[in-house]
Amino acid sequence: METLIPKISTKKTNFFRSRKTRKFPLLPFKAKWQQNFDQQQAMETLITESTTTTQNPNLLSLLIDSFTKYKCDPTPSAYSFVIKTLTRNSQFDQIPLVLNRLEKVEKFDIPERFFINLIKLYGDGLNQIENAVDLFYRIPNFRCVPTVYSLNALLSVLCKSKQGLLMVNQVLLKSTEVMSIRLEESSFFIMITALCRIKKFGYAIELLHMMLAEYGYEPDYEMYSRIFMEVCERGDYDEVMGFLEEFRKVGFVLSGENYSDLIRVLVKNGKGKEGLDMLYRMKSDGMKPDVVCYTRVLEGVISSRDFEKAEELFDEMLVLGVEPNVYTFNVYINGLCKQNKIDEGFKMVEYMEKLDCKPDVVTYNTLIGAVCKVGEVKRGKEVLRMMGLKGIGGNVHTYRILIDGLIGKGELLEACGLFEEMSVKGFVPRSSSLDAMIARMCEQGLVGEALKVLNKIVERNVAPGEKTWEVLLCESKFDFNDATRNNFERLVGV
DNA sequence: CTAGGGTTAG
Repeated sequence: METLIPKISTKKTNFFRSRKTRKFPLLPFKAKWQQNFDQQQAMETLITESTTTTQNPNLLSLLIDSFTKYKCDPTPSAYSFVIKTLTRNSQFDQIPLVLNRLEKVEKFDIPERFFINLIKLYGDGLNQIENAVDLFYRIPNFRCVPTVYSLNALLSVLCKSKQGLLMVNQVLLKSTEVMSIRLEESSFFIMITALCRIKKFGYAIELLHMMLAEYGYEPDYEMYSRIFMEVCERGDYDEVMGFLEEFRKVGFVLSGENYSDLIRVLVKNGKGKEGLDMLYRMKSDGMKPDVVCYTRVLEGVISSRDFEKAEELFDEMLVLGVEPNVYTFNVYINGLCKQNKIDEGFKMVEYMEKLDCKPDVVTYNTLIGAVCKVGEVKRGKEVLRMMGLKGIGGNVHTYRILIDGLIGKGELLEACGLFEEMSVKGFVPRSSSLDAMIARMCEQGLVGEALKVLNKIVERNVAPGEKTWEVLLCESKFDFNDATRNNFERLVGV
């Protein structure tokens, strides 16, 4: 019975027995084990020493000391620990010493990952681009074969600054010619993306060409789309159209997002007609433009004053089941107002409410602007009151539009009242808007009122405009009180 | 994974 029980009695007896009855010497095995054990001890010593000794210890010495103490060789992980700790403690000046020892003294291979992290540290963290490049070139000295991964890491560092960009060429050359690293699509993607980010589209496009011509890599849609989006983001019409041509020449079809970006650029550059054409083209490419596309194009045709097309587009949306939203309605109402179809505009508001598409400040500002333009400021004020009832407050623009309308009609006291109201709400008008008001008030002898307004804007650190200064200088009637004078002096910086 | 974008204004 007892003999069947596995020999797991006590460790001590087992240990001694196995020692005595062992047939083959286990020395090499044991040595390895012992070495691991020593290294572990050394590592522990290093870790405790590094945390207990004074600030900014010399970690390399600690490493060397710990491992000599246990008579074993330092391990790669010990070096990793040292680098990590140095980084965390910002003791960057010690890193080169560690590298030198790794290069000249140690014999073990170093994984590429180690260099990739350091390249990123040098480039992105410390902004020491030359060091990043030098380290990259030095990788083979560390018994490590650099691959495209470290090259990619270096490239993304270099592409982030002008100084780095200047070195890209040299790095590419050396890594291909001397280090025999072959660029991959990923390398191009990194460079192209980085270049787009810093708006160097010319270089990005050049790389796109180089990829195909010199490396035989077909740039994929992703690359083109990336550049296209960025080019659109900048919004330069010629640049966008130039790249669009290329985009299409290679045979790629624009995505819905590409079209949307493109249309935005066209509309912003006053090309309403082209925007509309793009919408057609989008549809013929089998895509259904969404509300945003329609709204953008609608804006485009309206600013080109093609109101017929605007009507058509709006109808088309409804027919195709693209539900207009506040933005769409606002643009559309703006179009109606441009045609002086103000009442139709107001009818649209009712229609919106029926569709449960709540009009917003923009909707009302558009209409208020329209009625003020035809001199019906009272109606505008009425709209403002209505807005309030519906829970939509006016904003700076609302008040400015109304005040300008009132000034235009010479109703200065009323303008003053509105100014008061907007001030209470915390809206600070721009000085140019008030300039006219103050000047006109002085003209009409409302000097006291003008002064009140003036004082209020100066209180809010808005410097009076040119006209106001002019009036101030001419008007000897002005009787400043102390508060006003103080505020003025503060503003003018006396 | 479906988010957000897009609107008025001298």
